Amino acid sequence: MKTLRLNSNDKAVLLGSRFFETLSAAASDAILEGAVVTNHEEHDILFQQDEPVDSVFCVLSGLVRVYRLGKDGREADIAVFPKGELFGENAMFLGNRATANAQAIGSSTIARLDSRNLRKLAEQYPDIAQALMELLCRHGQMAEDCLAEDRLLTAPQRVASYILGHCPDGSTTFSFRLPFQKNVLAGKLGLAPEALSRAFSALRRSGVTVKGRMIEIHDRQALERF
Amino acid sequence: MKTLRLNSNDKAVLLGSRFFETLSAAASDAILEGAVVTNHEEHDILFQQDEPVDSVFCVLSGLVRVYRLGKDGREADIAVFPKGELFGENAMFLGNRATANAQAIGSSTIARLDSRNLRKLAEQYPDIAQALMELLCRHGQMAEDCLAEDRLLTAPQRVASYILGHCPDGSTTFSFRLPFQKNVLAGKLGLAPEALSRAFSALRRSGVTVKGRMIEIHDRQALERF
DNA sequence: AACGTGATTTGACCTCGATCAAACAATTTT
DNA sequence: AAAATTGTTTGATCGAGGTCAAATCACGTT
Repeated sequence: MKTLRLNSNDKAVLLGSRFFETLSAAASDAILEGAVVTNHEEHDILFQQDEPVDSVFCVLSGLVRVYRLGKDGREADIAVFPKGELFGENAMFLGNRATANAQAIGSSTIARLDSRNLRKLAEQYPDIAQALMELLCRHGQMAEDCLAEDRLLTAPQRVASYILGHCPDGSTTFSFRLPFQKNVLAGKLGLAPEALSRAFSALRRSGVTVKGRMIEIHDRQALERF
Repeated sequence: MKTLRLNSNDKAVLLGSRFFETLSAAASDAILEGAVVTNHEEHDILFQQDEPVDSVFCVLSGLVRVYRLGKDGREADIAVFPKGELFGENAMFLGNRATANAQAIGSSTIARLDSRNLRKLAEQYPDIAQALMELLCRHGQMAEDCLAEDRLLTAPQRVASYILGHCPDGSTTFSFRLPFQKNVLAGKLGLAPEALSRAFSALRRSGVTVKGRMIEIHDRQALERF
């Protein structure tokens, strides 16, 4: 695995990400100082539970799945990160040990930001500390949202909720393309692929059309009621 | 509802909590400046989803349950906080809006730390920012742990995992008292009370004895294998 | 266009945990 | 101590979703 320096496109993705949007150029440069990039094939493991990890990661292209392993080898997805998202920041606060596994979905480019450096900079620049707190908070919320949905909603309801999350507020009719295979969506929603498929077909009766990765909504209301 | 100043016992609980343990006396005092205390009866609501919240909370005595509401009125617990734990810090980073409900379990004493003040102090004292990051990280982890357990473990396995979490590493035999009603434990584990009861009786065959709130383990190994 | 591989759907079956009802136990109240 | 209230357990039933197998579908290759 070759590790490269950031090229200008990599840098643009990083600086365009939510994490960097509130940071001064000086703070951003200081963080990116010494950042490296690696390329990964589908299914490559980025880090594993309990392993030492001394970076915070950012998806520059592709997709990353973060998951835990059960005793029996089954996997539970914690989150899926698209291009422009930071992840793996938890290890930074827990003795540099990963608390989950991370795997590339499809071929992906990943940036690594040195976490020692980042921690030091957070003491110097209050903005960086603030950005880190917001990152941690968002990720915490994501997990809480998932937990609440798992406990409160049925499979079709979770799928409806996912779809609605991609549908702008005003429109009653809307269509979009899934950003990944149904496979991956199923994992993210805590479902077996078969259950996702059945959920889609249950939603068909409420005006949802699915063709390949294209999703069409004909009646937002009906979906919200579901 | 009367709001009081911190008395010396309140202050001791706060300063003894995990959040304050790494902070200088100056930083701690600055945070506690202007903190207030309220007393609550069983089932009192401390805050509700989407409501404005401008404090971070700390349990001084009693117990607090944080949960989300489903469309149908069902409730899903996100976390349960015992004496000495801070909670409700998420609102501070999300426009001062609560993303969940919080309710006293049994009569409880709650401290409120002004979040505007805390945010300002976090810019001044890197230690406070650091403590906040660790708090956010721990709470994020708690949610991720729950999510993974929900998705990977059966009810008896989740209960076994809960019990093992209270059992020191060395011992094969061990006993402890549940810190709350089974009722509450069931909610925390995402189970109906009946399912918790059945889980306990399934574990009886693996050397777990339950009498009221007392739990006895006779064979740690067996429990880990479960 | 015919193949081959992998993704998705469908069908059949089965397990886990929710729900409702009732029995039972442990409290608090009177 | 008896009564009343609240918490816990047990039984019976049911539905959601997992699993396995087979059928289809979708695509990139030849």
